[in-house]
Amino acid sequence: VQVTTKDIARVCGISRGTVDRALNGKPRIDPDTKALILKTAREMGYRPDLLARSLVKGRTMSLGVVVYDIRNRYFAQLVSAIEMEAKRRGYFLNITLQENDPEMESRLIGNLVDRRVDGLILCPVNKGEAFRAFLKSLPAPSVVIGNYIAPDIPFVGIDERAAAIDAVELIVSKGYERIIFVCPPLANASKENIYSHEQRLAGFYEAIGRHSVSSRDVVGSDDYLDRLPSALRESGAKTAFFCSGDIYALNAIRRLRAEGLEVPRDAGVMGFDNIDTLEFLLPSMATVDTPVCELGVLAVRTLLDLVEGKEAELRSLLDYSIIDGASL
Amino acid sequence: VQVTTKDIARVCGISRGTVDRALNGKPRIDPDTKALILKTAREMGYRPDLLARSLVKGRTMSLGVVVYDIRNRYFAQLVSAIEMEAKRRGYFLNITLQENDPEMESRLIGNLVDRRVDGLILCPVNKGEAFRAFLKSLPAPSVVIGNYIAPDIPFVGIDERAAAIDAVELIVSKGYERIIFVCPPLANASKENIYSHEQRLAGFYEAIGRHSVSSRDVVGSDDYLDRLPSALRESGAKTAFFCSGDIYALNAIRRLRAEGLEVPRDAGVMGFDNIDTLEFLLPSMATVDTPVCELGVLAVRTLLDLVEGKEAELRSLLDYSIIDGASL
DNA sequence: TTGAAAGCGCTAACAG
DNA sequence: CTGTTAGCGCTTTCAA
Repeated sequence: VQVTTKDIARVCGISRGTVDRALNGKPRIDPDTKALILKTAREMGYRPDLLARSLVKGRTMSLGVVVYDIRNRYFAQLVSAIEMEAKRRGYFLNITLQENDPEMESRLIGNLVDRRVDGLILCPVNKGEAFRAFLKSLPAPSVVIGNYIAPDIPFVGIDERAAAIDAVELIVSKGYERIIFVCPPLANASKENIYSHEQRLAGFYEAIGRHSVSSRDVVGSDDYLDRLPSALRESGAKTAFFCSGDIYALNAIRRLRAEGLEVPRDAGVMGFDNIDTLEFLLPSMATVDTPVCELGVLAVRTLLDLVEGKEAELRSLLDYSIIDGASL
Repeated sequence: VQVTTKDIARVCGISRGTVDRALNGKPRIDPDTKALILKTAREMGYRPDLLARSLVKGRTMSLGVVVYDIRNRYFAQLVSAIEMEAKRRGYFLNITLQENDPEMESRLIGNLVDRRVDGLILCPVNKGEAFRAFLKSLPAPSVVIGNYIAPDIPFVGIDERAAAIDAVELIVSKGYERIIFVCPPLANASKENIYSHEQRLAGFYEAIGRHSVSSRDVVGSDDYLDRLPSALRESGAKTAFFCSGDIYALNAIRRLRAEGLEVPRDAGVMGFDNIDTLEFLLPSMATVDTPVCELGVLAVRTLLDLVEGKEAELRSLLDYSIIDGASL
């Protein structure tokens, strides 16, 4: 039932090549025949088969996006920004979720490449040399957001380490004597790419070293919520929890409250990311604002530069900002 | 640089047809030649070109998804569920955002169809006979979530009207004498598909009619936040705001608070959708729980039935539930 | 069990 | 300005 250029050619009593010229605004065609072709194309309800076009052009005008899970506010905002910028540039998105499964991620990337996406935007759970080599072996370029892979894989992010340092400085300036870094992803450091969290941890250590803060505790396990109340009670020092992600901070506040502990009265809490859930939170939360929309837009631009064969930045760092809040 | 079946055939000194039989597990092939072909395919790093396969098979194994905006919690959860179910069934997703623009939505759907998606899942902003005819004219089947189009366009949702009635019953049972329905989308009723909100409004009217509640006010404009405090002050009756969406409810609570009005002390508030932002909200909010994941899964199943030529339900309603909360 | 040929719908190159 | 031819990589007949 599909109307093809062949049909148009037959109806107009003309060749397929000419139909192509008319339909795609190419030069060297008589205005009258062009008008005729366009008219009959419209009348016949012609629609181009983009699949066939892609096969011959070697470009699909679509980008593959692989992220952890879109229910996560951070990724939802990121993907939205990516989609809008891609659409603006005429590209469509193939979005797929790796659900924190390294093998699934590799499989999904392979499938996207087999579908001939022109480029990939990843927030990878994989890491290391093998993954780097895998990405390098692909016919389509990749850009990575947040989770660094290797110097030769284009990266877009913020200086997580510096941000963590600034965050600790804010906490210290509020008179806290003890800061506990809460970072559940550390439990999966061996299997997963948690570059950004590792950077935050490094920043935490560095900042703590600069001050005579009494402890440099780190809670890096999945049962972190069970550990917070006791950690709080074991010392009389004025304590703050610096959480490597707003979700952990929100969960922490809820848990402390369930134990009869109020924020910031009994403990300070600071998050990271500034996800938009915080907008409706009272008391407001101190956090680090990540320019997530800008990251998405920049990732698309970098990727399209590569797709179009231009030079592209291998490493772009955007500005973060420290947000004070009533939770400290 | 791409390795094709032709290359494998040449290297093995065999025909392309046989390579195809080996690669795709088809019968009538000698086990030895099959083994040889698979081995050399692996060695040469062969990867199938899914574009070419789709062109000849007439199927792309991908579904088009068009929603308003994925930053909205509701759609993020929905799209996540859709992606996982689609992936489980071997399909990929082409996701795109219509940004509440009817024309853009139509254009995007057209583009997805030109890319030969096997089916479409829509939360449409368009409505009416013209849009119905447009969808019917497409070579790919559609399933619609939430915003009903016409009896012959498969629909997945909940009974919004009944849910609104039950919600009002809950509010009335708490002793509220005056209920104001807050529904900003009504301002766009002429241009956009706001079926679900209209259904909620109808339910509101019906439930109000059953009780001798003193007023049946509706705030249906984009400046709804400016109207709430005065609406509250103009009557001494115990008042509740029934908001046609949790976001409106959250914004309402924030605004009232800014005016020195506390919930539920000065006014009750009820939302709709049970978006997961509510999880961290205190006091907790009364709302209507929409089974958003199940909606997504069911939409995929319905669509794939159609794609595979089976009969499919034209109208599926899932169970909602009323959630009580401290905001009433 | 294998090979040869045709075709999916489109674009590109060259000849007229 | 227009037509012809070849080909993108794959699958599918039909014949051997």
